[in-house]
Amino acid sequence: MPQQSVSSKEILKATALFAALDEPELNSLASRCAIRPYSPGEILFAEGEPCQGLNIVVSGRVRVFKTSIHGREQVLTVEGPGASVAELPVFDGGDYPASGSAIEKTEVLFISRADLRAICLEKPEVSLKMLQVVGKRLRRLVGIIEELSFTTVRHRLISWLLREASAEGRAGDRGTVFSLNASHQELAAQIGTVRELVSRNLARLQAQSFIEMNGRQITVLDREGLEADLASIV
Amino acid sequence: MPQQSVSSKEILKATALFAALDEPELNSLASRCAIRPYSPGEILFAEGEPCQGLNIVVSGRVRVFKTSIHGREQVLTVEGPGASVAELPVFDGGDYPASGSAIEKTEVLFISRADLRAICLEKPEVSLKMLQVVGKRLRRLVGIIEELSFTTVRHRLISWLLREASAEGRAGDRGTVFSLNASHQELAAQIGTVRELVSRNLARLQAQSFIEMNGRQITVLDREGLEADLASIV
DNA sequence: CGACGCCGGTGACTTAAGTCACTGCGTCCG
DNA sequence: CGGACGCAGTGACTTAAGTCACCGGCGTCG
Repeated sequence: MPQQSVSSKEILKATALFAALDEPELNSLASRCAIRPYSPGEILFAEGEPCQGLNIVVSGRVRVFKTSIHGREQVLTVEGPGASVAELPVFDGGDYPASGSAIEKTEVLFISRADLRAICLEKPEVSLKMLQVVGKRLRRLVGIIEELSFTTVRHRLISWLLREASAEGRAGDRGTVFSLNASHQELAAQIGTVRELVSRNLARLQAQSFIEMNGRQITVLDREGLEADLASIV
Repeated sequence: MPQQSVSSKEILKATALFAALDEPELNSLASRCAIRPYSPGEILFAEGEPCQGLNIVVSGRVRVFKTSIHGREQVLTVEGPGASVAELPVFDGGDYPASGSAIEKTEVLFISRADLRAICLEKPEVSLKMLQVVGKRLRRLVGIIEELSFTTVRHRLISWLLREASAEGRAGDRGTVFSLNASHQELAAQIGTVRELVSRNLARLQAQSFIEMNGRQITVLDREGLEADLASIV
């Protein structure tokens, strides 16, 4: 128990959300929250369930997604260490609007609704920080809506590639190189389409010499070309 | 000036957001916020502009929307009296992610970022309320994403009709009756498509005897049928 | 009054998106 | 070792979505 409390505290301290708390407050909060481990693919919470509390990703990655009746999925966000997941229903008291699952082996810090509300009332700075975090999330959702409403699968795929390249890519001799760490199926869920279209569009981008694929390795050969494509096709 | 302050105070009092404030606080806030009038179609704020503060709708209606390069619009939300508009960028400091315009003749109460932050720090309850409001907004956006990603225009149109009927409809002798207070163009923007498809799908629903149209009057003849349609087609 | 602009309706067409079915390739495991 | 399974590639097809063009109606305003 003492060991877990200590490590929980360290994590809380490193989370932007609770930067405003002082030592005793951190201790008190840490003693009341639990670390939960999840295996790849395991569900943290499911759409429609009543919300219990806030999750903070310690290690691994969590994806939040909606599922259609036909089994198609739309990913809303993927969160890594330090990020919080499912902040919103904590405050409006409703059910989870989407499901969350672990992508990899993941550890999550869980804070109950009641504890969180208490902290927010005591420390208004925490609320403001929370509003800031939720604001970011709203922006992302609006971005998804914009893409779904106005653009094509090709466009979304290109955006995804460029985003990934600038986030994960290393400079190679022929362009930016990065490794595809998601299946076509997963990529499809993230950009809101189906596996086949991802496969076809990737093939087409390669045929047009915009990118090159070697297994899970992707090289962006012509970044300007891709960006120009975005601007023209939209 | 005194007159305006008084009316501002009354409005603030009636807004859920500020229910926790006491008399002197309301007075102080009211004295610092301005009422702004807008004509139909007038822009309150535009996408990409830096955010100045929070708007609260006093009378009329405000619509928040994204615009594509081709001029197509996607409505994110329509807010009536008592609702706040554009809360989010106030807290994360970024630009407006979408534009807002008045649908009708509209009056809006404007509170500056600085004033709002001050209130939130003083009165933690206001922050919590704010989080609750933002939570609702997030839910709506997730709902839009779900519909755009998983469903057809027909589906979205039916959902819209059913929503409108249950919100605005009066029981008639042959079904629920309500008046279409938006042009096909506007309806298209709200469900994420184009004018022609709205027109065609409405005509088809009428041909299938699900609804009946007489000018701007719409009668839902077969609510169960429409709901069944939603369930089966999706 | 006539012109213009906005709105709604529709036919004909193009194309993006999605579905179905089948193939081939690895790898993991019994 | 061989089968099962998950992942990827692709051809053929269907259909929803969107585009273009044109029509007619109705109101407003010069």
